[in-house]
Amino acid sequence: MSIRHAMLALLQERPMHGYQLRQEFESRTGGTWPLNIGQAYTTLQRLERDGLVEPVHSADGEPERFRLTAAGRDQAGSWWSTPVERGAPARDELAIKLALAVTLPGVDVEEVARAQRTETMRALQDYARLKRRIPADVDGTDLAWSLVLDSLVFQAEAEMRWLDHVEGRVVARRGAVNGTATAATSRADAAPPPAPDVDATPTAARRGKARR
Amino acid sequence: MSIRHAMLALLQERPMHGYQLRQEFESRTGGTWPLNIGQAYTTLQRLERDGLVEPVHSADGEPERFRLTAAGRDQAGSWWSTPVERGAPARDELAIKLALAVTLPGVDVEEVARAQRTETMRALQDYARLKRRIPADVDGTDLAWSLVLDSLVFQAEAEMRWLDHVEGRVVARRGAVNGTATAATSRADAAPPPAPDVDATPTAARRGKARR
DNA sequence: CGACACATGTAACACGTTACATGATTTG
DNA sequence: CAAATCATGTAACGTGTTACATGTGTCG
Repeated sequence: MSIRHAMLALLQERPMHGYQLRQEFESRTGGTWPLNIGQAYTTLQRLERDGLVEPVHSADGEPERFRLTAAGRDQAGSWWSTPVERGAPARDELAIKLALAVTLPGVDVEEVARAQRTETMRALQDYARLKRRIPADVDGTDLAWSLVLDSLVFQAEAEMRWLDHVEGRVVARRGAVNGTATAATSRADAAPPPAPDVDATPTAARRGKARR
Repeated sequence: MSIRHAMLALLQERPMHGYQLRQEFESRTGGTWPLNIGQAYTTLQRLERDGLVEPVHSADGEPERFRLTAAGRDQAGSWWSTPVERGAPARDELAIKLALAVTLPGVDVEEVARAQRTETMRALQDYARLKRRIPADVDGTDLAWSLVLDSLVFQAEAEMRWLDHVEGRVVARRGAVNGTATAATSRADAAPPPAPDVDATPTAARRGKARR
């Protein structure tokens, strides 16, 4: 439900053809979410079929643009005024994976968490690198891309904290199971992760943890 | 790529039939990600086609179960050892939406952010309510579900912080545009997060804020 | 009996991905 | 001229959703 809406949103600005839509979309998101061109056309077809856009006939051999219909403007408007759903059916692959890991025998949860931490740290470093390329005096597009990057950073940092949290819970539980009903406590931790530590990143996820 | 893997993971424990797979999956994730039964069967078909599972013939009229083949065990194993990708093509609907909002005329970014904040707060309250239902002495399944919930909370909190951040940037920019060419000024908040508290339980979002 | 849980499927559709085919125009 | 960019599409496939059809067994 997203590219469809993104295309409606872009067409609010001015009529465009498929190729333009892709370019505008990608430039505003800095290349996160590369929009494959095939989909742009099939989505345009569906939008036309649903009466949300209509072709604008341009002179000579110019590529045909599409403009929003009244219904299209409505849809776009209601997209803006409706928040992205954050509710019950929350599908998060990582969370599911770790949840399964803790319930299945023969799966080393801490190892899984450790590997994920490494991957997430790597991503954070990528984000930091990309961030350095954004000019100081942002124009509209730079601001957009910068905010998307920040979003990724915020999420990745939350993920790091959650992974800490998971390890804490798992260690605590293992202690409780081994030591007869000895609630919690247990030793600091098994293996303090590699901790590559991001340099000039916002709040470079501070590794270290002294939980418990 | 997720339900497929989840099903392989569950079959590591023991052979199951479609209906069981759904039940096990849903109980371990507390109902987040309700798995529609139709998909369970089509996915099982594909897994069988790909030689990752095979039917176990049971006596009488019992429902037929599936067990992992050697190839299936391999796939499951490599899923565990490969982290969830956190890379370039990061598709986050909310981030894209706000990014488009800041670049398009006639869209009230702050209103969009405000509406989203309300929705996310609502979700946080739901999570808190669900959390209260989890017994204190967790068994494996409770722990799994509890961790999934925590993940949702961590993410929602990160989202709240990001929304604050977005509003900060937008307000700063509006000031810079209005106030004649006053560049620089609040470049300060270009560096993100307040970096929250990681205690054993994610903080039930402290709202309050005196934005504006 | 009727409702409900168990159990297995099919059909139609939306969305997204990769890959391919086809041409026009621009530019080194 | 060759290569890149502009521009438009189609095909096949995977994945996920909703909805429907069909039966068995159990329990109040």
